[in-house]
Amino acid sequence: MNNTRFATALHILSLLSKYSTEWLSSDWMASSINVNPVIVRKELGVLQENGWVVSRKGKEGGSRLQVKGSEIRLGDLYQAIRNSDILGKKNMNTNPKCPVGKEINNRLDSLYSETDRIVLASLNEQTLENFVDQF
Amino acid sequence: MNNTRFATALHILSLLSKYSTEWLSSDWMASSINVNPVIVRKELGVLQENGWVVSRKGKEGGSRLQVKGSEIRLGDLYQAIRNSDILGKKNMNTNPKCPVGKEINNRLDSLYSETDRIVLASLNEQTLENFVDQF
DNA sequence: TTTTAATGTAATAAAAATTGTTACATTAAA
DNA sequence: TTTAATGTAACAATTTTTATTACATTAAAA
Repeated sequence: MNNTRFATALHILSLLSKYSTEWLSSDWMASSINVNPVIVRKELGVLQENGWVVSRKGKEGGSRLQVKGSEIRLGDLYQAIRNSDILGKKNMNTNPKCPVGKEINNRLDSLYSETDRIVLASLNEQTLENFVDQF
Repeated sequence: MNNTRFATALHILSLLSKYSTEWLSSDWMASSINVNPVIVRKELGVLQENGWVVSRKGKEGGSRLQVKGSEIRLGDLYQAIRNSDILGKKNMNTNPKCPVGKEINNRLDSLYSETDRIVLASLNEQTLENFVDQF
């Protein structure tokens, strides 16, 4: 994760949680995050796919939470947003003629997936509600 | 970490561990990893700074481990190699006029550092020796 | 019915991060 | 003296990330 997607998604969810009675526009959320509105709409798409958010088009449109903050676990959010393993990428094309090159990716696989597992478990101890309560 | 640095560094260390009686050249290691030799030499620089590896110049030069594999903890390796938080980057310049924009980075700080702490602790349960023994 | 203001999304551009390459000074063994 | 290694700077290429533009679609309000 050398990107801002988790921070952006959690920012969006925090806004929706704090102003849960209103339909918030992507432009308005974008100005709180200070990021392009299209980025917000793309991230909202992911949040919708996971059933956390609902959006509606047209005048007076916008987005709001579909479920309670206590039902959105931060590990699930991370899972939805991530695009690489925590420990990074592996070198593909390592040399199969070398005993280490031949086997290392198998060994890295278990190390990488165990690390991912631990992070997800840790994040899942917190929900959006917990997070927003800290404000 | 959307890069291959951890995988590359651990590959290098695994080679040095497996062939611990020899001085391995960066060219040779590069051909096992299938990566440019200059990348290997740069990463070796980091490993040297941490006292794990020693290199020598000149004909018959190369690199080898400076300490036993059991003394190199994978969390320390990750710490030496990483260049961003596990959960990614934060949005700088969030809007201070918005209560969420104003406070979110403080909240993210603790979530991010706690996640980092957990990963380091988990990785530190393994050493280079443990890792190489799996081969 | 028209105007207004929102989402959704594709296409593209720009910026940032990562990886690769070239070149060469330095070093030390053969 | 030759050979073969590291160290490193400078630069190029590639990949990833973020931003932007454009516009079709939608729906409330005037």
